[in-house]
Amino acid sequence: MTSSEAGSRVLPATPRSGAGAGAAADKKREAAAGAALGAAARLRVAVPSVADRVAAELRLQLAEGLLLPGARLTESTIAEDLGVSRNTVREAFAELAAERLVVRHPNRGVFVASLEAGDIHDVYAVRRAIEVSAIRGGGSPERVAAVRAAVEEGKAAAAAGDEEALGNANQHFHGAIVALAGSRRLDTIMAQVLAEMRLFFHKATLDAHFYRGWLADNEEICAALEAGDLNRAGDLLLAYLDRSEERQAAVHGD
Amino acid sequence: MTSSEAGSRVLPATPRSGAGAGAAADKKREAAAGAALGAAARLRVAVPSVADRVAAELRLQLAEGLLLPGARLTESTIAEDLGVSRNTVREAFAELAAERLVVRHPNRGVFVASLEAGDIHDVYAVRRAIEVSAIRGGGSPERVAAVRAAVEEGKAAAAAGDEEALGNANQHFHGAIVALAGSRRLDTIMAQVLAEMRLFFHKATLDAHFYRGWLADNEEICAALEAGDLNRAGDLLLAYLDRSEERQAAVHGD
DNA sequence: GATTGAAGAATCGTTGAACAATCCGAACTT
DNA sequence: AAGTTCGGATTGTTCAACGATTCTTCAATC
Repeated sequence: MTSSEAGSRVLPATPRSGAGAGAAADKKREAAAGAALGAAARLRVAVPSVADRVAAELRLQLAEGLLLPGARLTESTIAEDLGVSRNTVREAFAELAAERLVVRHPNRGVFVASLEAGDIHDVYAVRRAIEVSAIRGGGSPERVAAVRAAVEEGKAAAAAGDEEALGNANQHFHGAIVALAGSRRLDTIMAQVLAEMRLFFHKATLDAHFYRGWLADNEEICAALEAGDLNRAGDLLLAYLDRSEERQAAVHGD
Repeated sequence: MTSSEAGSRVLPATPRSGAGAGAAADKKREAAAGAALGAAARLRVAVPSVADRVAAELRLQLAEGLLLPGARLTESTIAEDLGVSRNTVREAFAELAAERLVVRHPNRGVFVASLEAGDIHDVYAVRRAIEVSAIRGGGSPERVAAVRAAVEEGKAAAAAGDEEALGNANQHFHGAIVALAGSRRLDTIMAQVLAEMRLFFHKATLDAHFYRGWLADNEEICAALEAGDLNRAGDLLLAYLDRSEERQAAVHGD
């Protein structure tokens, strides 16, 4: 289950000089750089470092479920697969470890993080704090509109029966709620938490009913928000998060 | 202003084998490992890696104000000063960058982070979200007692006229409030935010009046918490944070 | 005099190789 | 079957090297 089976891709972006540089196929998909929400928010059009690109690649594989929780990531294997040096991979690991996507076991290696029963409550504690606070603070019309857009995105996905799009829409919804606060730090914290949960969800694959519930909740919450009834919106969101946590705990928990 | 002037110390903990290993004075102060709140929370008595120790050392110098915001941290200099390799320093930087204590400017180096006007609001947004949520959720008697302890610690420090202790007490107070929620993640987020603010406060050095206000607020908040009036405690805390932010914004100006 | 441009120095980014420390599993003993 | 020893695999850390960038300096040009 190491990454050698799943990922034999090559890194995007321009190669520098590199000596042997194993695989040389450099497909240009630099455009993906725009989606960097959790990235280091670098000024201008700075080229992301190789380490950053490695981290991004791994993050992607993590999100896609190619790397399952508990899987081991061997430095040398990944270094070879991606055509970079071990040191660089190591730096990428540091980045991912800071985001809690992987855990380092000293002298044993890094493993894809896996949420324990206790972590569920923990993650939801963060979400409750951040999301409820954000929605209670309200936000500019544009930001509220972004929340609405996410709700509609979810409905459309549901109508189309696209499960993956539905999941994404839900994440957009909650991300948009946090964005109401207009805080870079809250945004990145939320992005990290969502990334953690995404990792987690791959196991307890989600059924259709799951989503139906979300949709109704999201609609109701969004409506309250639009109506300016922030307290009600906050209460609804809080209730939703409690229920969601409960369900997660039931599916996974002890 | 580089670190070479201020920090010519040596790293704590046991040396391994290291070839040339410049300075060989290995003072044993391993006991300091217990204070690692923001650390990676490693199981058992695992020896922190060298990179971790470098990061800890830098974190310390940052907290002590030896490294002022905007100061440049040169890899090779620090590597020499601390008697470790450049690569290791680099890994430590990654850790600190993830905590926002330093910023990386590609191809230019890493610099001690400095909060801009916008960051003030940002940081307080995080604090509002986390602290208020935590206090509204209440906590076990032991945790409430911890909050009380922090309040008393502050009073004692004030009586003794120890400014530094006063500042620490205040941080303990707010840390204890977050700890009410019993969430590892919230604790580390809070620890990071406080570390960021500590960095910042070194500039706008704090006068006595500053603290007096805190003390009264803390007492009142704690009292409400102990009385079980969580809503009131939350409101008070929120008001305090708003005032605090305002003051900070004024001192530091936009 | 101010702008432009071309060396030059200082660092960073990344690599490759090396070796001790550590962990894991398997063969081997008792 | 339980305990011990041994070897292999991988991590932790260091060192040395080199291209790539950025900053600085300084001279040449308009």
